[in-house]
Amino acid sequence: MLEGMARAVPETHSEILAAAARRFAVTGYKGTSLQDIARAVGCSKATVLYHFANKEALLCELMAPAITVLEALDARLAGTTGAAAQQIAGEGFVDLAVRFRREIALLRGEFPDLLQQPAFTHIQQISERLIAAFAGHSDRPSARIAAFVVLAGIAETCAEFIDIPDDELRPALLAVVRRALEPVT
Amino acid sequence: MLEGMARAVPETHSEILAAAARRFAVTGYKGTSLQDIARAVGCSKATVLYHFANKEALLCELMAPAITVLEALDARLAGTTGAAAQQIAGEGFVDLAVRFRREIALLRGEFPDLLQQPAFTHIQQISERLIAAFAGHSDRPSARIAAFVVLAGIAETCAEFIDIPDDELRPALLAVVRRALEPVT
DNA sequence: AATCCGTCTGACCGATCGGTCAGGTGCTGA
DNA sequence: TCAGCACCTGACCGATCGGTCAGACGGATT
Repeated sequence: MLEGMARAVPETHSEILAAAARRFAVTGYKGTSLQDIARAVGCSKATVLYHFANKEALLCELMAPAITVLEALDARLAGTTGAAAQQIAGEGFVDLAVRFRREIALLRGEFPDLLQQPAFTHIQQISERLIAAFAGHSDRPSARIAAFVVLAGIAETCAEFIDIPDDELRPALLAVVRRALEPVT
Repeated sequence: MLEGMARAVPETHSEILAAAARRFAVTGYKGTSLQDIARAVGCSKATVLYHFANKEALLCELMAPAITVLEALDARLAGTTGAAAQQIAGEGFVDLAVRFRREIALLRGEFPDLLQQPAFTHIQQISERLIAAFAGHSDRPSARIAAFVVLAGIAETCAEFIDIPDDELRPALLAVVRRALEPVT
């Protein structure tokens, strides 16, 4: 029962994770079958389900880092209002979106479905607080609409421009945020 | 063989179309089965497939009006450049997106898949020309990025704010467009 | 009365999905 | 040498998908 021994090549777990990330980013979550992932790894579908309890568990492990950063941003947002909230939300979300472009890409179009699932319900609440911050906590519908355009547009753009360098994408997005949002009155 | 006779209640066809539009807008194209549509209408799945050759034909008939308007916008765009192209594309696309909100909603997240399908390939080319127009035909990556954020953001927002009155949504979106796009140099 | 036709349906098909299970294989520590 | 364990697999399961098909039903034409 000695600890510290070098385990013999249990790299299959991470190989499955990497292959799943690649396939999800291309064909989406629903559009990718466990067979597809197994084929990409070169193992059987049963092996995928040996390493992960089910398909959703695979997705959760893939999204965990991004969700952690999102929750950190949400925490930093608490108690802020107006222009300050706009700036923190803008810079924070652009950073997050650029960094986790692949994770966003794999949620393409499956957001509505996935957010309903019990494992992701609190993400929806965070999203709503993020929208409010983008709008500078204004009640004007036009401010909320602008906030939604910017938020959804950034997410979609990061998923689309997957190969552009970070330091080219980030400043362009920040510039759009600064221009597009309604200034607080 | 006399013409002009009042046909006896062949309203099933349009009932199926309406029910499909409602279901697609909620659960998406892939996420809605022919069973779901049949249940919503109150007929059998076989009846749905009696009135429409297949599922894709149903989608095409649903999207036809929106695609016609999109092609008209594309035609108006031909030969324009710079600020003129930006303005025509901006106003034209906002009008289109607001008017056909439900059609956009039913494509939620299925754009990447559906655009590959032979029936919709030319839509992809129109989209690229629309992006170029939004960017004022500038080569700067930042202009193209801003264009994509605005285009995708508007589409997603129209799908989300499905119940807001047109004359509240449209001016708010136009304002975002005017603010967010890079001015042509 | 016989026929035709538009409309509609239940039963059925092959494919694919996520997931289960019993068992095989090879290393490890006793 | 042998038991135990991590890892892996083929075969299989029930459910659901889009789509097909032979036939039932009823009103209009002849």
